Amino acid sequence: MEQTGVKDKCKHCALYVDSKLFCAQLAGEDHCDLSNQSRTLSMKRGDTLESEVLAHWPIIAIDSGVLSMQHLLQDGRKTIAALFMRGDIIDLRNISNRNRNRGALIALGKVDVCRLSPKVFERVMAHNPGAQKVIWENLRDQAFRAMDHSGDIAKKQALEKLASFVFECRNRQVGYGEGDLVEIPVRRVDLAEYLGMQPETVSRCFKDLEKRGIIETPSLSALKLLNVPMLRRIANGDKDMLAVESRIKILKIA
Amino acid sequence: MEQTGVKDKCKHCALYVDSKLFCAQLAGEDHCDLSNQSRTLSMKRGDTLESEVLAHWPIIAIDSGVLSMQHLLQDGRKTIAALFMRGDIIDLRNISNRNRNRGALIALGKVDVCRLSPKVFERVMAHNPGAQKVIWENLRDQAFRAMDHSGDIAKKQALEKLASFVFECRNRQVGYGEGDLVEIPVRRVDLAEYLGMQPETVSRCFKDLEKRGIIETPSLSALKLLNVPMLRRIANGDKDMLAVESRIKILKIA
DNA sequence: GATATTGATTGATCTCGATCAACAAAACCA
DNA sequence: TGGTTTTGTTGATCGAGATCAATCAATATC
Repeated sequence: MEQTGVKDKCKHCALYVDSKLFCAQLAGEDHCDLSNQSRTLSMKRGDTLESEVLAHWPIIAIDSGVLSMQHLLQDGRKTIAALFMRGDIIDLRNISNRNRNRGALIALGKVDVCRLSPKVFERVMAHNPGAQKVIWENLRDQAFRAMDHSGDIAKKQALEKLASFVFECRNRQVGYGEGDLVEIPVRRVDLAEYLGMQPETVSRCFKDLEKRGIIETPSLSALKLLNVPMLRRIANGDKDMLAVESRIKILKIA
Repeated sequence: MEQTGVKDKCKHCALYVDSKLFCAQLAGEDHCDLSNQSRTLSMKRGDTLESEVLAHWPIIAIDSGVLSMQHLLQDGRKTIAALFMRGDIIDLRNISNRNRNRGALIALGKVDVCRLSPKVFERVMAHNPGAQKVIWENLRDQAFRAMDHSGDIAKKQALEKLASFVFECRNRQVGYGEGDLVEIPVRRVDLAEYLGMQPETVSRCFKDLEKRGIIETPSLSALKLLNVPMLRRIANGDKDMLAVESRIKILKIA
């Protein structure tokens, strides 16, 4: 079983293995304690963390996979408001539903999470500065990321949004060196919901970027960047870049 | 001068006066220390917190007014990614510009802020659980608010966005009782930039809500709610509500 | 208090991306 | 492996909201 000992459960968990993440900050005793009092959970695409469960386990740490926060409108429209990945910690303590329809946490694929014991978490937070720092910076990242994302989807055109998203993926992936290979960890539909557009438009935009020789799409979940500077200019909303396509159109007509 | 003593500077500051906010958590000595080492600043519309200043004073607390985080695209399009108000604390420590174009902090009117001493702030965070809790929940609020906002602007129609914004204003205003008077603390242009739409559209939507008898607009900065449930249904994306207008159009034609 | 400047509103037109529909390709499952 | 379901792509049409332009109201400046 998963509760036999600290080692078994945590040995391969990113939060423990990666020195920059939360559990790696804990001293042996604290970690042992947290490990024993916490519960891992393996989710598959579509699984939801129900609010009854969250009431008892309001602190969720992501080991691997992508968890989404989804908002559902009355007529069925859905949006993904945020994506949580490896190392993110979601603290839903005292998030009553007074704040209207708090989004649901839904897995977008295979996701491994750990429901941290609020008691131990709180204790660690109180006396472990290293852990405090990690957790604080993680939350700050989440906040700024969400703000950036708001900015992205507010005024940008479809192509620009997609370009920004590619960079967001690149920034967040583990070996985020300046390599030109980017993993797209979500399905097209989810991507569309996250960017506030339709799957059809996503598809068209990828194709557009490919036609321009900016990217290559070896598979649905991977992407090769051929012209990073131009992709960046598009992401930053340089209209000259967008105009290229109309120029192509004009040439075709002529 | 503002540095003569703790009292003078902090006596009327929301962060100290309101028992739920940060400075109110501090013991006399801590507060005295923080007060002495921090610097207040009064901003007027358009004033920006320059990054050179932020490098030395990366922690900003809002006493009154509305501060915005703005993203600027290469071709001049602007978006407001987040609004900061009374009680919000913005921690920009170690936010290098590796994260591409971090938004600028720009005042949307008269804003009083306090640049907190990072040193004292850090010390307080380390040993004052009450202060820690306040600051943690504030950051969490900011994060979730930004996520909600993403959800709002991603898929909602103009009218729905505006309705959501009205509720956001109501939730954040100080005496947020169930009163039917809501203060709109930002100009129409800013509102448009925050919601990712054009000022013209904002104007049209307000007029639309008024025609339907859902709101009244006594002034540009205030708003009276006449039919809260219907406004809520619109905000939640109930298409039946939106259809009303087309029905009106049809009746006109007939 | 007169003028200048900025911000808000209204109307007319146009465009980007949504929507609808049909098809192709993965992924899933027995 | 083959059949079933889900997901992604392509094409055609349409509409919400952007954009452009003009006017009106409010605030600032001298």
